[in-house]
Amino acid sequence: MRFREVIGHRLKDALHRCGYVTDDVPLVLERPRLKEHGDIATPIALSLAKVLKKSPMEIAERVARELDFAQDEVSKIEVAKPGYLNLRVAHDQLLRNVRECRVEGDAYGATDIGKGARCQIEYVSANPTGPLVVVSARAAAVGSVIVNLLRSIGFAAEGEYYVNDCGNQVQALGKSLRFRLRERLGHLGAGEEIGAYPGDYLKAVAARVTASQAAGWDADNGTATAGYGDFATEHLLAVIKEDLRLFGVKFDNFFRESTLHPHTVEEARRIIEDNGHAYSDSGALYFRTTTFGDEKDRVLVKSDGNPTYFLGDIAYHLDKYRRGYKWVVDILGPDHHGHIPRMQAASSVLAGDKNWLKTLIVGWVRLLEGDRPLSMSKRSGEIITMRELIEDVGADVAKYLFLMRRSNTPLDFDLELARKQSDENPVYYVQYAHARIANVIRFAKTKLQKKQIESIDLSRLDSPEERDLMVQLLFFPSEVEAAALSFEPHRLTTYARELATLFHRFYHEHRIVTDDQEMSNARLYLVEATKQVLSNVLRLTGVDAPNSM
RNA sequence: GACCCCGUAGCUCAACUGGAUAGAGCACCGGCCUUCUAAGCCGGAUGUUGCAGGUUCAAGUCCUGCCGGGGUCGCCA
Repeated sequence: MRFREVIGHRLKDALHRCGYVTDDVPLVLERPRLKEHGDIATPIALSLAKVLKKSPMEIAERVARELDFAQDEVSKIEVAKPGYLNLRVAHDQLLRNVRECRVEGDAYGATDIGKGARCQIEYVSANPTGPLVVVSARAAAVGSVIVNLLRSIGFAAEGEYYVNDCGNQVQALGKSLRFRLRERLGHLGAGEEIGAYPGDYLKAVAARVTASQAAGWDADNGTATAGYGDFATEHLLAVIKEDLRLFGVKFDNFFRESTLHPHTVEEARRIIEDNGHAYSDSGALYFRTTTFGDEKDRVLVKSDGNPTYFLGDIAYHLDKYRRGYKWVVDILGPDHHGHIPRMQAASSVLAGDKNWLKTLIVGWVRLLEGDRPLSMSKRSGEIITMRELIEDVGADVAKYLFLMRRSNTPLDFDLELARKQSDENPVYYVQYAHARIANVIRFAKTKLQKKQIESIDLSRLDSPEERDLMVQLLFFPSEVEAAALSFEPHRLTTYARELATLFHRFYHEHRIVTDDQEMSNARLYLVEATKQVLSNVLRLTGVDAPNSM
């Protein structure tokens, strides 16, 4: 059991012994901002004051008296000002935890609260009509870390990319590719237009089309674009996969929309109809999503008989539901927030619960070159692809900078700053701490006698800097849990920076390898635990933890 | 017009989801390397949390109304 849970249990027991019923009052545990307020605090007495009609101080005093901690768990219980209960973690508890970091190694921070439940995160899912751009990079960073986080708290989480490989846009893409091919061959007629996808990247695709392929596609009739469209889609999907690989993001599955047609799409339609949520109007079939809070009803089948994208998406979620996920997350681009109510309506009908589908919006990315914003319009030619971003600043830097901010807020990404390999760049601060420790360990090997780690005495690690560091290590698991459950990867980077700060401070204040073998071994032990946790946070964020810099 | 997101230090962002004196990084100024990595550490200034009300023991956080920025509102995908 994690330390935070221990605290929670002991508090609940104490509250129970006091006869306080706390079922509808959540037990909040927080890390106080000020050191004088201890290591962990709860305002529970303040929350209870109203219900119990007693003064918060009185409640807090009473609970404090009933609290039953072992000497080696909590060393001080304090009731403070308005009614806080402040706890100070015992030294022995901190030392035990430092050992735990080492013993558990890569698994330190992991829990099993997910109990193996299957869930799925769908992210990026950009149409294969061109290379991935910067917003997709942000989505890739955020989505992959959420998958990592959920796995580390015990969910069987899967990451999936939904590939829209059919529909009008494939036709349009085909038309543009046909233009590029005819351009290549010098067959362009006067007034012929490229259509929806004027980007240069289709030239590369056109270069791969052989004469016989083209002849086969054109044989249907002069305007058929299906062959071109499929060809372009496959090539661009391959490009996308390569972009993602370079970025270090791995999906468990690429799900193709085309596999849903026509069977699953039919079924999805029927489920909505059978549940009484569909009606016809002017030749089209509607889903009465307003029943579920949407602002207007949405078309499922157009009057020409073709399913809408929306119906396809419902079919996709029907498929997910049938795969048995306990819940799923859709990570959507900033221009898709309008889709949330209708997808929740679908979730309500398919799964009987609108919260089966959880959504998360990834905000816009604005690229800056120093102070100068880069124009993201396609016309300007300054549009930056994910590949260019990776080549420019590196995958680690890009990922880290994306992860530093809350994911739903708009983000300014300064390329000039990202490119700098200096202290201005926040990634290196954390990586440097890791590399620094690795170096100390190498140095220590040459100076210290080898010792069985179980026999190392840690009890002299009692300076303020050592204690602060150990407290930070202690709260790693609960930080992972909080980040995972709230889908907030940025908490990891915040935690990592704090941990790095505490380490650097400690390093500056105390020499690790000295003539005092006992003390050196103890400090080395602590520093190795710190290295382990730094490595664990960085692994969750998908960023490399270098051993030298 | 309707709906959604954002507004916090000069800049970029946090604030444990309603808790204590709103914190970091950058930039700026000053100090610290003959000993394990100075990509580091220490110190300094910076705030009416867009504005106005409201809810309560407690509001940057919740509710209402404004102001400013961005976005979405197809039988497109």
